Amino acid sequence: MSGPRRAAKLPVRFFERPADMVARELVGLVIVSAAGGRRALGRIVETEAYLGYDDPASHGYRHRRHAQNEALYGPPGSWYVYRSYGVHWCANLVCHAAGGGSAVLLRAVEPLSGFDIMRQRRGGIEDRYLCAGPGRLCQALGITRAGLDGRLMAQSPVTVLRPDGWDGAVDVTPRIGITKATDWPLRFAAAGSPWVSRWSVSSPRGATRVRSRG
DNA sequence: GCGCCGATTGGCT
DNA sequence: GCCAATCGGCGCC
Repeated sequence: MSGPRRAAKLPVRFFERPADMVARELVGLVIVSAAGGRRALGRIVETEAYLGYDDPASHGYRHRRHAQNEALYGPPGSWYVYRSYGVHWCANLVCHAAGGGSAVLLRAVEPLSGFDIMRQRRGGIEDRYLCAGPGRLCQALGITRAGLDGRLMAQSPVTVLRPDGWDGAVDVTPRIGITKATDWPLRFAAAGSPWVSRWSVSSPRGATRVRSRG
């Protein structure tokens, strides 16, 4: 039940870049939640980039703005948490330029510690499904709008750290569950990870594999 | 004003 | 594989 040996905080400038670049580099990093006074920790294994006003699948498409997505236009490195299908919470990190409406959706996490609280929050489901999906990981980590939405990551109960010692390959595929821009290669997943939300994603050209860094 | 739909999930007609 | 849950935004009349 131990986390990474050493981990560094992410500077705000990490998020001051295009969402696809941020999304790719978030894979392999560690998310730490202290929400609800309980600690839970995991490795991010799947993300998706939403590019903002130019991206038909983005909540920020054509600068669309309303009460529920204000945080999407906040500063890079802040949380945008929205309700999906009126039921689930989904967590994004705002990136690129402030006001651009672009963000990275966290889609799956490999649980590392805090299994007790995660299992409790997820109703005793199999461990494989604890954080395998954007709504599931939010439930497991205790993420809701409260305390996160619109707040800088560093000033919230949930933060992302860069650990030493992870240099896995990352698969690039089309995004999941959307109806617009369905062929854009903006989903990033840790290659071979059993913790992602889906094992295979249909794509005309299939997944492209890249190195996460280096 | 009304009906439809979604960056999802879980249960089962 | 199909569908309900659940709700705010948006398209359309």
